[in-house]
Amino acid sequence: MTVSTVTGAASRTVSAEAMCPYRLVLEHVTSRWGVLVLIELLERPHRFSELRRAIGRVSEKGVSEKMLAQTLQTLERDGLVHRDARPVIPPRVDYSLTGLGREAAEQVRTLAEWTHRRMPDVARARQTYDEARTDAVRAS
Amino acid sequence: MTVSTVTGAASRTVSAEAMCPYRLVLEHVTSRWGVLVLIELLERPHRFSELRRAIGRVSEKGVSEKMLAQTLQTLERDGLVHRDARPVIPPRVDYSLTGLGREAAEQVRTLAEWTHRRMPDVARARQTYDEARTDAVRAS
DNA sequence: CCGGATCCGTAGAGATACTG
DNA sequence: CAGTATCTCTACGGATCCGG
Repeated sequence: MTVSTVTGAASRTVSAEAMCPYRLVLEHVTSRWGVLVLIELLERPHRFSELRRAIGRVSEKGVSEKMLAQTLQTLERDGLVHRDARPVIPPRVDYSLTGLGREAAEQVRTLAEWTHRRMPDVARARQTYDEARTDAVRAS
Repeated sequence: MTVSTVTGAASRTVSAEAMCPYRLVLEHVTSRWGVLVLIELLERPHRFSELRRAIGRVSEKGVSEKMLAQTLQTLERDGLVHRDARPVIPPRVDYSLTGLGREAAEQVRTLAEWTHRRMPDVARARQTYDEARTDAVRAS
């Protein structure tokens, strides 16, 4: 077995984690799919495919199975997500937040809500920026 | 001129932004270098190279000039960062947070501090996870 | 059938070298 | 010093396979 991502990280980070441990966790939490997974799990526990669909609902062209699995593994390893694999057929795996994960998820959700709330301001800023940029090009 | 990143994004996002605008802003804010830039600028305004050095101090193997420029342009376009380019020789450009940027940066910093604080818990969780994983392999 | 693991192709992140 | 052009390489998605 190779487990390029999770275990691979475990061995590579023998040096990488040593230099700046918390930055990596921060990157996991703020990663593209990590953010969405945490927010979604804050609502309620989800099964794998449930999570995939839920994220696809928000992210338009949702997460691939591969990336979802990878993200979940990383978050599980960091102790933010709990994985409950029931040995039944068809297999059923439930994901939920740990106490630690809930703390992180709440912060992330707060940030997401802020972003959503401030969106109009951002849109205005962009328009101004783009117009200035366009004028500059026209002037040349 | 192409301006592959900033202006390129402006045209590509005619469709991309239309589907889910705020997710993109969230990604800018939580992006690898975006996080560090915001936190660093929360301290005080920085010049380009100052910023680069400051981030290199935290991130071990810091940000490349290209990525820093790109990140700053994105954040400027979103109205989070203010760019003050003084027409002198040698060129001097100061970056600072806007009001909007300060709000975002404070949230990001809070999250970063939380991560730092909870690092021991994460480390323990990882150890448990890795050991379980190792045992599973040994059993096979 | 579901939850992944693996292999491979591509686009975008990233470093390096160059310019004003 | 600040920023761009060019090249490299990794992260991500898609298809396929597998074990339960």
